Amino acid sequence: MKNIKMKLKRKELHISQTELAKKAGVTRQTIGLIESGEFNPSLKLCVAICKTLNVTLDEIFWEE
Amino acid sequence: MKNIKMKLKRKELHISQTELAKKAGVTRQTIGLIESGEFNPSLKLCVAICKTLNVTLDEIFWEE
DNA sequence: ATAAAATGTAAGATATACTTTGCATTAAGG
DNA sequence: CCTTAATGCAAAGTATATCTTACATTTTAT
Repeated sequence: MKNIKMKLKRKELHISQTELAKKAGVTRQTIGLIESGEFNPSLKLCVAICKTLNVTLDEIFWEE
Repeated sequence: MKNIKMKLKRKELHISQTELAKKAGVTRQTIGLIESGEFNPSLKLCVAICKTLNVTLDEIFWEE
């Protein structure tokens, strides 16, 4: 399933996939594939993305 | 780094690594290696573990 | 003290996250 | 328009999460 919350949060901060990727230490493709739901990211990467977006895990990666 | 919070929560519920593993759909070894910090689990697995332990991601996988 | 359950650990195999490179398309700004 | 930035997509390679099997050690309960 697509990760809408992550994409929205990124847009909200006006940062590109490329920028987020660089700050999180991965490639642009990886970010794109996570947002489109084709990748099941590792915990470390989730945390790195959260810190870049100033949120916690629950805010963008948790679903009831 | 070891995942103390996850281990504590599991103990608190009195369930074994084997039990948690079965409910989360992985092997006992995988759970052991995550608790000992040798594995960087996938988001899906983190979520499965959380649901089994009745917590959310932030409660056992988030560090400031 | 003894049996059973729980956990640690390890080697080899498999699946898949992630990278690299590259090209095509779309959106945004001059 | 025209250029540039942003995104989508794909193939081949690398790294590593996870499995399987197996044995050793520790913990728990009788």
